[in-house]
Amino acid sequence: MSRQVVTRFAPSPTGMLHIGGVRTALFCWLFARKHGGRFILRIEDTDLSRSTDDNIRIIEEGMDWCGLAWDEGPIVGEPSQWKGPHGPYRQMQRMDRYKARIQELLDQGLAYRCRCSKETMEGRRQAVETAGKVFQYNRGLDAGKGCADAHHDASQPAAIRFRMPTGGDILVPDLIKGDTRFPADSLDDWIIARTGDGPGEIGVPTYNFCVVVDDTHMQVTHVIRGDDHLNNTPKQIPLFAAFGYDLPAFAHVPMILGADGAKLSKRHGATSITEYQAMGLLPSAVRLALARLSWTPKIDGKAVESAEEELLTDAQMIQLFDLDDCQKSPARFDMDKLQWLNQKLIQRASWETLEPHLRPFVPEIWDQKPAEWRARAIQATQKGKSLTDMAEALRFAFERPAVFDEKAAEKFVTPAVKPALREVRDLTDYSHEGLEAGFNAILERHGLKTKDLAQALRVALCGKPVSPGIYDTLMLVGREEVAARLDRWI
RNA sequence: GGGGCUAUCGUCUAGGGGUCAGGACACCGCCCUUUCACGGCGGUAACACGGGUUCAAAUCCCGUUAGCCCUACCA
Repeated sequence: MSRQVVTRFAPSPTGMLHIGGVRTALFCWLFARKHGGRFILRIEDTDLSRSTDDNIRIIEEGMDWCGLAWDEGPIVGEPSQWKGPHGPYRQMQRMDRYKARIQELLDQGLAYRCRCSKETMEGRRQAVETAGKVFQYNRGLDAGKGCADAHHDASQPAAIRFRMPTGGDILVPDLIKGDTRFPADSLDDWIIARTGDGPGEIGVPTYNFCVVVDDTHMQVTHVIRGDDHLNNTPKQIPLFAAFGYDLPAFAHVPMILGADGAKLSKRHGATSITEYQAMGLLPSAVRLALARLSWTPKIDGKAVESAEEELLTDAQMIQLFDLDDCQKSPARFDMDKLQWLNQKLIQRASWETLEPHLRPFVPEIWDQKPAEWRARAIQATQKGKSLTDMAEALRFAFERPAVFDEKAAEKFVTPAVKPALREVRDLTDYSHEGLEAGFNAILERHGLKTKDLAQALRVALCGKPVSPGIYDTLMLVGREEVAARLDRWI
């Protein structure tokens, strides 16, 4: 019987929640959901100088907005609480466990204390590098200078190094990249714990060490992470063995690049998930767009073949998700595709599901409008590319135009249509049918085309010749307000 | 420098010895239309380079080039 699938997303709270991180989290989440497993959120905050509680909060809220719920992990806003049987889920709160494991390794001779100071290390490193070689601790040109076999002066604070194998290859089996081999001799005895505060004390353990302790303790079966970690894996693998654990499955997902092919950074525009939220994107669209980078869903073995098939629901993504269908190469982030997806998802959503997402972008008075009005407002603008577009298209419904498009006014609000405008002002039946009937009657009386009156009304009511369908526009503004806005023109 | 990963339209990708190299986004054109959009139809556009293997290479092998990652008492 195979174990229940367990995946984890393990970000460092050193800044905003990066879109690349969200994608990795999404893959972990999809995989866990697909296999009926658990998804863990673990905070890797051992870099004391850069980690903050605020950043942890940002990660939690970003994940939450994205709909990536974790089964185990921190509880939002409660730094000392967590859910799940293997907590705490913040590494700085797991120090006792790390130190115990380090002590075991020390006792077994699998790790040793290193009291080489930063200064002497720097000198040795330079000596090797000026000779044109790679610096490896206690190996190559540095051989014999390490602390591995020297007598340790216990009165001095020391860092702790893990004994790495020499000779042969370290095999990293990877579900995406395939088997990858690293020559053991290209690695060295790396530091698993920083220099402690006092004699004999164990300092804060390092990333590669904590990861292994946590992944084993939390029973992670599938380590799905960015492929920048592929090179770290051969360091971690001997550690799993030292602890006596089987290897989890590894899957290193390719990076997300900016539109120019360079690493995604600030100058490419939005990198933080919060910015995508502010742009008026639906979390479902962000999920789909991110998932489709480096993953091609296959239906019955065939890749999606139409625009219709591109628009996967979460349920479909979960059902279809397969690491076998993931790309090995990095993908560039395509804002156009995201916006298209967003537009399509907005189009096919019901007004009720859209409303909570739209609410942050519209004036507070929204909540006082009747349901019928809100439904009409959303349905009339559901063709926009984003929620912000929708909100913008709805401005006329909340406020009188501050400025008027002069050219449009001149072109459309002609002396010939003003009498018609006056009749529109006096219309009383504001049902769709009533408006249509009244409208057409007016057109006929004045010998006007739909376009003539509709455009004149748009300018008069909205300040510009662009608005939703003319009956919707009238209904959203409302009879009294229509009359008030029209007075100015007749 | 060493080690590792990667390479099909502008972008995301399908294909993996014989295809007119397929789709989606973007772009362009036409149609629809009360504005803006939506929608419908159509079009332009790609196998990084060089060697092999083979009757046949985008596909297999070897190089080259380019990009990225690791090479920290960062994660």
